[in-house]
Amino acid sequence: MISTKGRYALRVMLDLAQQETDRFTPLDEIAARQGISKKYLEIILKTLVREKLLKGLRGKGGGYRLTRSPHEYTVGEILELTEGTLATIACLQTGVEPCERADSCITLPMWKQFDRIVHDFFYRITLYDLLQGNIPYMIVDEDQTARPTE
Amino acid sequence: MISTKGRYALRVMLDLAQQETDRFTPLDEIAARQGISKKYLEIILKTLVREKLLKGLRGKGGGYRLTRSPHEYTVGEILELTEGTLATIACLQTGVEPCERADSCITLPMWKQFDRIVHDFFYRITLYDLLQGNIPYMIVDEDQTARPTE
DNA sequence: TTATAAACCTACTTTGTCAATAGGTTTATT
DNA sequence: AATAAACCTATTGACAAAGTAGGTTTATAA
Repeated sequence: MISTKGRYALRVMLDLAQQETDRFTPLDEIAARQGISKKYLEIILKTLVREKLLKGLRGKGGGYRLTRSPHEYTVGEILELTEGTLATIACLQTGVEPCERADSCITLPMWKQFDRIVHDFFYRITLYDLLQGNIPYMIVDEDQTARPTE
Repeated sequence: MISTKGRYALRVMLDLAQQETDRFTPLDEIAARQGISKKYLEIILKTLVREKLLKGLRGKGGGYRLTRSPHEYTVGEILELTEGTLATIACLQTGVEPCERADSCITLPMWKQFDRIVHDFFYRITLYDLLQGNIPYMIVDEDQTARPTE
């Protein structure tokens, strides 16, 4: 379950991607446009600035802007940063000591596989893709044949 | 993020799938074998019984057993039942009034697509598959060609 | 028929996170 | 010097996840 944090972060990044690249857009403006609480957004943007996905400029005329061009951001990194992790299962989180049942765990391979699918999906989509409405995904047909769409 | 409820439910179902089919297995036994709090499991099993995925028998010599054979259960239905939903995004939950930004939401198609992938993944795996260590998944090659494994 | 083993039921607790709010401090511009 | 902005620290309310506690009903077996 992806929380508002990650979803809002994405929307802000997309919002900024649609602004003039050299201009700093104030938080007030983004919050108003996106209909999100200004104070809450502040918390989210702090993370994005700290991790250098955004540049913040203080003072009058200040605001936020992207530090790269839209095709250089993946949805995956944005979500992972703001959500803390993309891992769907506690035992697959990085830095967690391995479950002692891991060896005999009959479900673990499935969770690992799922995790990989999730990761691949989001890391293959860039902000630019979203702006273009171009989502690279897979279709699984009735006949169980998977193939990429184009 | 999938919670213990869903994960425990799956483990219990698999545990029962490995017992003799006509025997009723008491909760005590399952809990001990799986290393899960008996009282907590009780809550989870109640749902599974109510939804007819399990049959519960009271009294001495009672316990739980499957109502179908393992290949007739999908991981998806078990998770959806115990987790409440498999939807990863609030606005995609069934019974939720559509977001008013839906029309202009640039991220919605991505979430919808993701939702479908999640759904497909879990509904294509049966308990029998797990017992066999047979997880039907997709590989996405370096060359971006998706194909099913076999 | 009585002891026992089991599911079933209601209620509570603890802990933590999400989402948001409040108010102040620093920095740059005009 | 006034103003507009990011930045910082702390707090709150609501809710859910995870688990606990103790009692009630039902079937089996002695």
